[in-house]
Amino acid sequence: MDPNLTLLSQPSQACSYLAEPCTKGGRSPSPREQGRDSPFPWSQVPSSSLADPDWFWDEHIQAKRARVETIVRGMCLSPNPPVPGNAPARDSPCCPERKRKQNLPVQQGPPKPGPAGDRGSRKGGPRVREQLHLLKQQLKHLQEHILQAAEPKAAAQGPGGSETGKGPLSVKQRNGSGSRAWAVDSAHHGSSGDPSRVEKHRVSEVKHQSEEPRFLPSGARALLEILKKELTGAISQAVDSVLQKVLLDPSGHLTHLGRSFSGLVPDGRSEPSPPEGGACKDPLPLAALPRRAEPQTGAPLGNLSLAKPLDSPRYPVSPRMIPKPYQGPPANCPLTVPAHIQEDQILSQLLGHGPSGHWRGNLPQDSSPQSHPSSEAALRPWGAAKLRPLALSQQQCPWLFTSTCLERLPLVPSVKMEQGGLQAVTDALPFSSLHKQEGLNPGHLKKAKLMFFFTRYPSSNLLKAYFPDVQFNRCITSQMIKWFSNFREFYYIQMEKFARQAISDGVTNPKMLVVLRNSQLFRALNMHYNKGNDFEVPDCFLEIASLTLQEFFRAVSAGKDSDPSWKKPIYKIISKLDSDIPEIFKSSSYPQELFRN
DNA sequence: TCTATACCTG
DNA sequence: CAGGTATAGA
Repeated sequence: MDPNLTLLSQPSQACSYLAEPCTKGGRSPSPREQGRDSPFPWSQVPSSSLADPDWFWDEHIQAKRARVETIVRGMCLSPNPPVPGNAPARDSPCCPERKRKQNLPVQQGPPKPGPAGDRGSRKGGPRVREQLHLLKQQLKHLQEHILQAAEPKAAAQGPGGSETGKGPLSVKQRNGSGSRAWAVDSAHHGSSGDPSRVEKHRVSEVKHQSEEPRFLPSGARALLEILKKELTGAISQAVDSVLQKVLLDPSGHLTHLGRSFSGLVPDGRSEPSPPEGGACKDPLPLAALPRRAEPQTGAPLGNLSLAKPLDSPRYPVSPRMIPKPYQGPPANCPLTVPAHIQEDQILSQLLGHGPSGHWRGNLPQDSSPQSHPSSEAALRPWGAAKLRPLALSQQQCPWLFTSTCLERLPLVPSVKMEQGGLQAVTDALPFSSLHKQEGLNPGHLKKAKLMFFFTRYPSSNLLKAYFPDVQFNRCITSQMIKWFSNFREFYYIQMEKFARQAISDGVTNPKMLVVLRNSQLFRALNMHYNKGNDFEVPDCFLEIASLTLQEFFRAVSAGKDSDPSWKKPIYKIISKLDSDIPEIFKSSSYPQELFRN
């Protein structure tokens, strides 16, 4: 019966959505991969070198020079030439099994280039000095390189360079990282200039740092350290910037997420917040008000669109202020948020701020954007709460409204009323300029339902008379006619149902069938047309209901229901029993006074 | 034929 | 509650 129940079953899919980036972030495979490739090349060199005696030195002195020259030459030609040649040889020889083991899982085509010195690695001994020499040379070139490539900043980086200054740069860093990456790489074990690779090696370097110092001059060591740090910074910067880009692009909520992650997103542009854009489209100036309140909550609008289901719990909303329907709308709005949904969400925001709780009374109007031929679209998401007029709130939660009677707002369908401040706007606007809106809103529906207590077969003219704020056209008229048709349908179904029940219960005298206010039938009807029980059902309706019930009872008792059109006579009778509708219903506003009587 | 409404369905 | 269909009356 209660359409709202369906709203409760909305799962929040935002969770998974949000979770995705998290997994991505945590996925970083680097740690393992890093440990895989690098260890060998490095551990291998020193160990073998130490084992070998010096006599090797003379023999290889020439070769060493030649190699150094080659390397230096290569360095001048390209960013990462010298090493690659050596690397492969290094890796392969030593413990192929281990290598395979570790590489198997990842196993990328090109074997990780190891440090320099293929055949040399086997011989060992002289390689140590040779390498030292090599490194010196490379470092020198590196310095030059950096000085040239890294512009002003490079100067500082040089020999005692500071690895500071990470913050500001993006372009600079890029250049710097490029050259630095190459530098470090070549210095140790060489590889392509690919930053990611460098990153891998970097970790491995740290592992073997304890060994390095023994073979490197202090100056070189310092430089290495600097380079490492710079590289680290540069890489992390690059990663961050890429991440940032990726996270920024899709949409606002992702941005938000990214920010919480890295904390690097500049505040200035970090808040594209699509929902705002949507809200801006809202023709009603009133929409601006709720938005202004956002910052105060500390809940960016960006959250609303996507993460509402998740975030809402965090909002300090007092229990009484949490309307059921809330659980519905949020789940609907991943990225593209329909206008009316956004409004709902904006309203939801207000819950946290609202001075009193008057929004409840206003909701019926608020929720429906003006031109909604099928007001249901706007209606449904709101469910019961939206249809719950002030009177109900008073009855059920009297403590909510200390000054309700004074504050009762005219339910002007065309006006979106938010908090008190908006009421002023509402009041200031002459009704004439706002009414005659095209489309029916929940308030209209509610009113129609109440009117049903007086008239079951309203003419279009009657409807026009009682809905002065509606710009009637063929569509609107038929829609409203359809409403009453649906009302009747439900009404007659109930009548037939209870008439049959009475018969089965052994009732013989139709006069015994009277619809009382405490009867089951009445409750059913009241629930349907007067949900919330904020309107006192007129006695005349009870009489009509009783009569209808009796007619159904007689017809069914007489077995007339075998006739396909057996209900028609009943309809005819009932159609003549429409009562006059109180004048108050003609008020375009939704007179709260109605509910008092 | 057109309109209004009942009936059925989603 | 709305959309579609069937049907009765004008």
